[in-house]
Amino acid sequence: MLELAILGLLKERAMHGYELRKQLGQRLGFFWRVSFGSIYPTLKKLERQGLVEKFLAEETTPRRKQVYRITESGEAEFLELISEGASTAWEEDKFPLRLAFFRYLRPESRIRLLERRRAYLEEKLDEGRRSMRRARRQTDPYTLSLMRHGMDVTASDIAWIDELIAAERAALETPQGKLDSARPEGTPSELASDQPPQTMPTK
Amino acid sequence: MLELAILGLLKERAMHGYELRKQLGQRLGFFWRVSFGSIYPTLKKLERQGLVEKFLAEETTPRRKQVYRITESGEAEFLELISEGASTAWEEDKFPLRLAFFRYLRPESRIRLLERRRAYLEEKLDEGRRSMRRARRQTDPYTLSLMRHGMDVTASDIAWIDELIAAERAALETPQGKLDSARPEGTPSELASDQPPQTMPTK
DNA sequence: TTCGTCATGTAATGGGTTACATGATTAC
DNA sequence: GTAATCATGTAACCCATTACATGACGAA
Repeated sequence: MLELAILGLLKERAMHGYELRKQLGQRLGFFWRVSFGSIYPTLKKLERQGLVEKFLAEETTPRRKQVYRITESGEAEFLELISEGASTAWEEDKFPLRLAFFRYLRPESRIRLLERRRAYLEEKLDEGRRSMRRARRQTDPYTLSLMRHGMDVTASDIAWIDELIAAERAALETPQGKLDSARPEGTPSELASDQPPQTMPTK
Repeated sequence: MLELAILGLLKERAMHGYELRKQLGQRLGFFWRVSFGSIYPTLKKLERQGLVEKFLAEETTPRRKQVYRITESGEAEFLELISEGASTAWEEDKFPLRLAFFRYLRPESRIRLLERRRAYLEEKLDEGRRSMRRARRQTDPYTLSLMRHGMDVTASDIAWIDELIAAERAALETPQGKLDSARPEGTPSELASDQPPQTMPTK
């Protein structure tokens, strides 16, 4: 998880550990918070694996900063992690991280991931419905309320995913979308740079 | 976390490990799934600490089941865990577990916990708003959509908590509610047994 | 008799956290 | 000069997971 996040950030530009954490806090802090105690060991691990490397910009680095940049095998690993990863990784917390780096994927891959996520949520919702029917009477009202709210949230997650899928499909129809699909995976989409496209759900 | 769950289930009745996991799956499976690899070691740890003890009902136990029941210090620990716990435990995943055992708390304690949770969510939402204002322009549309949706979900969490608080306050006004407040903490409320009270939000 | 499920357990591993230690640089 | 924040790192721990091993029992 942290590995994906670090590789994703380093794709943008070289950074040192402290800055990585700051960026992570700013972008994903709403969902996830990492501590320094994780960031430095992970960075070293990635370096041992050859996925990142030290990159000391002599003029930009007045202090003893350890600036890292992503390597080519790091780029490959990033794509592997975001699109496949551990097969069990479709649950909850890991998805936001993937989405945060969606701009590096081709629309087709995005749609594939979104639909996989959707299927997971739908299954979860179904399981909830089943256990509601089963438990209704002998369950206390707090647990029931909890389950109902959980299901509401999941339903709204699904609706949101549907909007994202629709936006991707719409983008595929436009000339830009077709160009976008032609670009190699791993390079950012123009759609995803500065101005959000009109088709992206604002809610 | 698992400790609270096990103690909470054992408050209801004595159970063995396998059954504990089944119950957990049925009641909280929507939010949380535990594996056997966690349950048995935790059970042994709780036994070492004297919070649970073996209870072999000679007739009801044909096999080599290890049936455990909660002890008095286990009951005390349960109350400690659910109402205070690690001070940092107000985040996300731990709250549903607390709520699942709310029937063992007095209305005043419930309200206290709900308001603490509410404050946490409100703060989180505020942080989200701040980072939205800060980041708007230089953030890609996927991350923005993620943040918006996350904030929507948090807002709906708050609304739900508000309903629960209102229901508790309403219950405090009724004669039953006053009786309820008089009972010692740790015994189940009649409100919370079989029939949900009219005041519990159904949504 | 074989399959599913009940039932208990351990070892290795994962993926982080907290707490601590250290020190440089910047802003007031 | 002193406080904040920038910057890196390590050791100990936490709370779970996966994978594996073992075996009893009931139903087809």
